[in-house]
Amino acid sequence: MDPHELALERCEVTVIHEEIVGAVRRAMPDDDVLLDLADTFKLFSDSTRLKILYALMEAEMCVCDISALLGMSMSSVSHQLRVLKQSNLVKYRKAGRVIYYSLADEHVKTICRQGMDHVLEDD
Amino acid sequence: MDPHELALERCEVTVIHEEIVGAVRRAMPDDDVLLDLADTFKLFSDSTRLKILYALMEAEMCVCDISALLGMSMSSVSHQLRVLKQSNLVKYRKAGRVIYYSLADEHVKTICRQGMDHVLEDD
DNA sequence: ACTATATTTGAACAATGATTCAAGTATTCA
DNA sequence: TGAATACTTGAATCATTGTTCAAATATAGT
Repeated sequence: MDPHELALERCEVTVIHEEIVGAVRRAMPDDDVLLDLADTFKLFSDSTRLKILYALMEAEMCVCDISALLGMSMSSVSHQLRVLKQSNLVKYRKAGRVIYYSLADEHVKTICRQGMDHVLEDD
Repeated sequence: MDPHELALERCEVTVIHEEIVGAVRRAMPDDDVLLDLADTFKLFSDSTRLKILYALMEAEMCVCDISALLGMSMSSVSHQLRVLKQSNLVKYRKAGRVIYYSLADEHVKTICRQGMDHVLEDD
């Protein structure tokens, strides 16, 4: 089997710079880490979730107030809060039938600020 | 028209804490800014794009080598490079028929590092 | 117990988006 | 000029995902 046929078996992918590809491959983070990282950024990639997070930076709020603030149904807000809750970005506290949500830690602010720096960049 | 009917017309949204909602609304960034921010995070929310960005942190690479590195078709890599190019996250340089891509600036690293901090957190 | 309110939940729906496939450029080399 | 290579592009496809709608919980007040 000649090298050309081997290349064909490899989905026709040809490598031009062997050494660079090898070096980069060794330096790359593991696949599962990058998948987790992608999932983390995915949490911040929806404007509804971002609005909720920015609101909670100001004060703890109940679902009712958040939905009034955003002009959205309580259902959709609740769905997104569930996502944020499952990812440990927000926490909650029950007071009677009202549930108050708040940011779980300072990490949210740090990540948002970093992205905001890029958005507000004038170039 | 009584207040209850008015509430119904407003999609049945009721506000529990008027003042808080008002204060938070005044502190919130504009909607279009948050939309831009969401779009920015969306760029980092796909593992293929993240892999490409992490690869380019190590070295400038051609499409061919990137697709070999990731084990993906050149077409899909090219599609994602177009997205990253349009968002000014990567730049390119032509050398004959080979096109070398590289990071546009340091911002990519900063944003990735911030997200990575959150992923690698042990809790 | 009954009603009203605050929130959650699951299924259905529509929109978005990543990958594939099959062309199409563009550039080099012979 | 013609063939080979590096890459791009557009349409089709399939999966993912945000919102809506209707119904279900849960708690409080009467």
